[in-house]
Amino acid sequence: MSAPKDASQVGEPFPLSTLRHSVSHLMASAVAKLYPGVQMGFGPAIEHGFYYDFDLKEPLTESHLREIEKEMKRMLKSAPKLECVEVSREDARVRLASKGQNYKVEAVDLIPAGEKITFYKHGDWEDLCEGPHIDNFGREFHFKLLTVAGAYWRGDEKRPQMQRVYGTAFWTAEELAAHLKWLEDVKERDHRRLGTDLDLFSVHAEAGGGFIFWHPNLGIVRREIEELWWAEHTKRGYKPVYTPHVARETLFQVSGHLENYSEMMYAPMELEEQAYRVKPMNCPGHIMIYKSRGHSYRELPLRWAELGTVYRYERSGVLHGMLRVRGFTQDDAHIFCTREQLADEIAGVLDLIHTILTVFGFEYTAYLATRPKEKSIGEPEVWTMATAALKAGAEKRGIALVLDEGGGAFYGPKIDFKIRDALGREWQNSTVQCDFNLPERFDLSYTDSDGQHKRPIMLHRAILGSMERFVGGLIEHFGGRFPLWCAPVQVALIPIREEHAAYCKTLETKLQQELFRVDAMLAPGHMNKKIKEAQSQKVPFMLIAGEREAADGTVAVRRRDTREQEVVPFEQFLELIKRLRSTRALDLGQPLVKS
RNA sequence: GCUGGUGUAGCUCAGUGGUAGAGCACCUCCUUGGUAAGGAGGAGGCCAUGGGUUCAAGCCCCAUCACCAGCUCCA
Repeated sequence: MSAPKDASQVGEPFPLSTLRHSVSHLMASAVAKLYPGVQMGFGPAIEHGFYYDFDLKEPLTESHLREIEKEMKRMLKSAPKLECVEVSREDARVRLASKGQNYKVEAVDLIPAGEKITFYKHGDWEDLCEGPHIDNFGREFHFKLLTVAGAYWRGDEKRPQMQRVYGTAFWTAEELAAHLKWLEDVKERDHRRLGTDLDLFSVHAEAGGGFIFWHPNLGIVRREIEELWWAEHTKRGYKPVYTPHVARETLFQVSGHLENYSEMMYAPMELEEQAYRVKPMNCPGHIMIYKSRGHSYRELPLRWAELGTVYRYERSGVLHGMLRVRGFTQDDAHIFCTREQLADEIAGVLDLIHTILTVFGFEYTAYLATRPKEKSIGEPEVWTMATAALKAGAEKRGIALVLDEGGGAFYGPKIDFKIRDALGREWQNSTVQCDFNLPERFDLSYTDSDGQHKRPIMLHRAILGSMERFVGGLIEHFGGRFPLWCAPVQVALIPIREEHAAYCKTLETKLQQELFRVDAMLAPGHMNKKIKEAQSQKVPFMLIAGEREAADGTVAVRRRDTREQEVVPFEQFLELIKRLRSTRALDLGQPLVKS
């Protein structure tokens, strides 16, 4: 499933974005008519539609949107033409000021000198706008106003806040309907809704916003992911470390977090006249371990991994389910290595990222972020060397890099990964970052073969980012239909009549012996209801057993995604799910019975 | 943090100043059913929290908390 493509033009000479921009003008003219005195902001086309910002005393609600839509449709009856008028800068100011359009007057000043200044008119409405627009509103098209929300004038939180109305438009009714359907699908997959429906997690006002309570069902998913994660790390020579959640404030003074990051940190706790802080990052802890003794070049690289829980203060308005929280567990690791080892280490990390993302069926794009123009630390040749190492590592692993010029951290270059989920949305999770700063601040060293003390380079990296954000995204990616290997319940057992419970019981025991997670639905009640229940809980396999199955040692298999049933020997089913589990298959396998 | 909205049973939601409702889920009993909801009965609410207005507040006012749509922010 992905967002409906905006490709179809139905023979129209204008791109869809042009239509949408024009519809935003139409909306503005309707708002101006309905609410005299309204001041206009900007009203561009955006990825899936358009918006327009209004400064309007009266707060707009859903019912206002319906009225604005009605007015827009009424205006369309006269099929107004859209006309472009070029004016002088001064003329533009006068025209807008005379209508009290103060924001638009300001917008005139934003237009670079020497550029044309144009107004677009339809009916008796005109608006400062560089265009382009469709030629007239007599063409067939379809639109809908969707939501209203606050937005700062020119995106600046120190400036006045306006009301932003979002809408979308398409050339055909079918495309509009498909888009609205897609929005519904997105809603259906919302991890917050599925979190309740599938009993996955909760947040509590009593506990405070931004703190996730993982229920047993999601605990299983997480533990399965963690087992995969540790297995892949162990294969690559990572060692587990565990570090405290609270440390003396002085540690974060040395690390520089207090200086650069304090508004994200929880306030200090005073104990015996010492200030302590909850950690916002794991790196200082790993550095303490490194510094606990001297190191030889023979030991490097050191690869230390920790599923480390950190706490960061996020402003209340930005919290969002599991995706933006105040306490989360990073799948963190730090690699301490020499300059010479850097390229190989990066290649190893990229391989690990590729391996793990692929298990979940994610495709990704990798961005190479280089030295920022402004604030940054470190010698130019170190930056050049590290950036080359990132490139070399990617090349070695066959990963194409998109250049993000100047997008690096102040302490070193990095590669960020954006994954694309089943809905076509992008998420940033994986990252590998070179750090020249912390080794310096903590005066890290190793003894080289020549007996000299040298500074190691530190690599920070995360594959999943945080368990919360990754799993939250994963719920939406799978729409709650987890692959067998990490599904909370893998097999539902449904007896046709109560007297078949004994047979189901023996199947349950066998499956549990093989470490499968089974829900034996043996309570009194009708079979059909249990099927519906298992289906709505998105259990991958249902085994339905009655007289015939009990007599033959078979099971009637029903998969989550189909209504078809296949009767096969239990052992054959067991083979299937063992294979699906051991390969961490994304699907539920081929039919068992050849038709 | 800002603007607007929302907060009533586990869930989805009715309820515009006068004795708290529905559907689903849950419990009990009946039903023995071959691939998506069998029937009947029952239980379940400090109407987010704290103040206020009123003879009377789920409903009106104020504050707080949380959530929702965005904005801003996000090493």
